[in-house]
Amino acid sequence: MRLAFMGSPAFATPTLRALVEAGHEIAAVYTQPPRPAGRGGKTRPTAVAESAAELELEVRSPASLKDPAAQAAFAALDLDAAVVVAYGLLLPSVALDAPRLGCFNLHASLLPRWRGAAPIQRAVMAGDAETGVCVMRVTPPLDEGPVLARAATPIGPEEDSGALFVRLAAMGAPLMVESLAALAAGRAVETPQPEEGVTYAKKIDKAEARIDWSRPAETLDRLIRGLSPAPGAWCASPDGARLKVLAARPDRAPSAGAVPGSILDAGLLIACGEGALRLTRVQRAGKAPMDAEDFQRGGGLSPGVRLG
RNA sequence: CGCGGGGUGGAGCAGCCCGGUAGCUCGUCAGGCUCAUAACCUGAAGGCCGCAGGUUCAAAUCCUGCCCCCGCAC
Repeated sequence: MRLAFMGSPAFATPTLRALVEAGHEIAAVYTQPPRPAGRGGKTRPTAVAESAAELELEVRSPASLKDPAAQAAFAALDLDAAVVVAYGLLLPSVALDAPRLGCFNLHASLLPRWRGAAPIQRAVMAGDAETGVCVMRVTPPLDEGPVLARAATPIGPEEDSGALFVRLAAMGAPLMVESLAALAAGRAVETPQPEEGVTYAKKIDKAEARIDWSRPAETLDRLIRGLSPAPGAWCASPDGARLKVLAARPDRAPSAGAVPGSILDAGLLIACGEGALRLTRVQRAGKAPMDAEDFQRGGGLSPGVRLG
């Protein structure tokens, strides 16, 4: 098929590559324009832009598809379909109608659960037992289109969002390829999403990433795994510096009477509102992430002091 | 030119302000001790102190430029 691929972050690149390998013609790759962002105000191409360059595909980075000129250019591609994976820009209905078969999105959740921006993190933070990916037709209301294919996977008890990202991206790529094959053959089945079980995966708010030690260890464990490796849950070290917690393990150690946030032993066992949490991987401001043992060897924190 | 931290044997750090012997906690290797051990004891290997210049009798340390990593903000 003659396709356009629209995506931005690393989650989208396996699908782009799979489409190329499957022999589809990629007429153009749409990705978010590099904006002055990050340290020093430098700009950086998106992961999709880099992959597209390697694959020698044409890259387009319109600031918006609401622009008539951009819409005309999109329509002029004369596409069979467009594949959208974490593009980050809204597609107006004019654009949705341009490709012959329509536009299809890979979404990282078991719809209708976790429609929206941060489905993977939300699933982990909520303690879901499983999650997955869906291929759906893109419709004007966000993430509400009928589903063509889905695949589920359990969320491991110690799994973080980073690991899930990789697995779901890998699961999604072949699912999209199969869905396109079904569409081409006219045997695709589009199942409307059920009205029940709808939840929304709101963007991660900065304030959410701060660890409140008065909450239960189990809750904090999910928070930490959901936000790892990025943006990372964090707390304040006694000297005021920010300390990110990238991995931790709930511990049965009794922390009754201990002030939440106080350090219970030399192995970074932290008292929580309920139970305790053993930090296993941390990162302090300005330093690289490291295992708790290394952190402790280089100074670290002593039992008795308290995290904020 | 957004703000800031950092680059020192394999890991994590100290030393830098106030130039003068390469330090600490581990790891690795060898030997010892032990019924036994991620235990303990003894010993050893392993560094051009990010790169390039400069100042100096002497630079990890002071000065200049560059490279790389990271936190915040965006």
